[in-house]
Amino acid sequence: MKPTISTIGRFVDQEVTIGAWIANKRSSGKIAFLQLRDGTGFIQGVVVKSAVDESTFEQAKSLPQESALYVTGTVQADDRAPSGYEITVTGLKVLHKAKDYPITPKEHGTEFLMDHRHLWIRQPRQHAILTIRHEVIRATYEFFHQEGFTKVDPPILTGSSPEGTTNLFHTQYFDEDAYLSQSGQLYMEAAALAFNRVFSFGPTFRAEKSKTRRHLIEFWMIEPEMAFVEHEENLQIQEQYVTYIAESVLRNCPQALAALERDTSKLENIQAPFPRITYTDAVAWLQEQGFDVTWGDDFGSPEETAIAEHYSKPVFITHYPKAIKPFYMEPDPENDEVVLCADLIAPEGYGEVIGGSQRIADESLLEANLEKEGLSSEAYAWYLDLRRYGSVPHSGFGLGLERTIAWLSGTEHVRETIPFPRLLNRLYP
RNA sequence: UCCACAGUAGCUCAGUGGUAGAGCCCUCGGCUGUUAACCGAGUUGUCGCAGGUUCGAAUCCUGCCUGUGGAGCCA
Repeated sequence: MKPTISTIGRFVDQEVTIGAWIANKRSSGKIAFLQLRDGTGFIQGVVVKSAVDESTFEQAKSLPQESALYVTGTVQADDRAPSGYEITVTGLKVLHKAKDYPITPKEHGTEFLMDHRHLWIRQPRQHAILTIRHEVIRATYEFFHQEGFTKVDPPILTGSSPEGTTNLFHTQYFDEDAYLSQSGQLYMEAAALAFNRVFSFGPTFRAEKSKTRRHLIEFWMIEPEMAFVEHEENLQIQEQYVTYIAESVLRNCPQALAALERDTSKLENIQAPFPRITYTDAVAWLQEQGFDVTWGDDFGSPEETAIAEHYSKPVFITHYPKAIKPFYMEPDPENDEVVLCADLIAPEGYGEVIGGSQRIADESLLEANLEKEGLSSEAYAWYLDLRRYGSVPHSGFGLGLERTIAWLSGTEHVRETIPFPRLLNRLYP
């Protein structure tokens, strides 16, 4: 492979040529420092006036920010460099001279940066976050492959709402109404009965007018579903999975974490098993803390955050009341008022990163729940079929990719964890 | 949908009733180890929009628009 900034350490004392952009530059009368980036990393090119011809030095001094060029020079190990290496430049070939690059070295506001998201992703901080995104995705495939899961892709265009509660994006499917998927779960249940252990990874859409640092209109979800797996084992797989991606990020993204100044002790803490609290105990604890909640209420964001702050690890809140959870969740055999479900709440206020449950295996119970929700059993006929032909206990969960990345990378807002976020009033670029 | 805050140069902001400002960016000059480099000079305005109060409004009032943070909803 030809040299890149990320592999430059293999070329110490050799002359290399790399394609790069000018991230920034500083110069004095007889020396110029080019902050170079090539998409794989950042390195400083040092241009010494006495060591190159006149035109090369003048060019180096006059290159505007984000100009593109081929840089030829000798790789030097240097303790003064953040990455440990520098390039002593011997020649430059300018490919494109940029003009008035909008993102200057000073501060910018959110709206301006979001309007220039196509350029913003070049900046070190954004580059680091998206590097961690890649690692989470890579580790996800690796984990589920190792654990014997098959990746199955549910459809994105659907004819009906799986849960009927959240707002869906409406579109046309020739002469029919169609909606963009808000979850592939029901299809993944079908897949689990065909492949045993399956996972999906794809975009999902919520037409909610949410305006918080935890919400995107379009976001990516990982939805595993497992046949012959009950509530307890479901939680264990979630713990192992989350532990695995945290360890992978720690091991494989040290530079990105350093660039983000992430407190890595917080990530080292993410080790299975995770603490658990039942909904009922959580309500009692919240009441002690002075929260105005009664049994049967769903928790709001402040309640979730308070519970999460009580632990140094992510925490499972289990056994929610049946009435505030979707129709497909299996009732607890020991208490018919609650279901075998769990939400995983991340520490540091990042909120719910996983929602999961054991699914109802009994056809008549599922049919009764559909009716209670006012959902037509015709639209769900195929879903009921799964309870007619070899129904088994099965469980699954959904992990929100962007919230997980925000948490692991220590990013305040999920909009920076996806290359081109879709937010309320934000469809450009 | 609701609550709070904000909108002044390309960008980030100061200016709270009396002549429109600074830094960055850009241009020119200086500087051999800079790290958001630094020093000097120069260019840059529909003060979000509409109406009102006032001798006089970027500044006070009303409405609207846009953005940011949060709530609800959820991952």
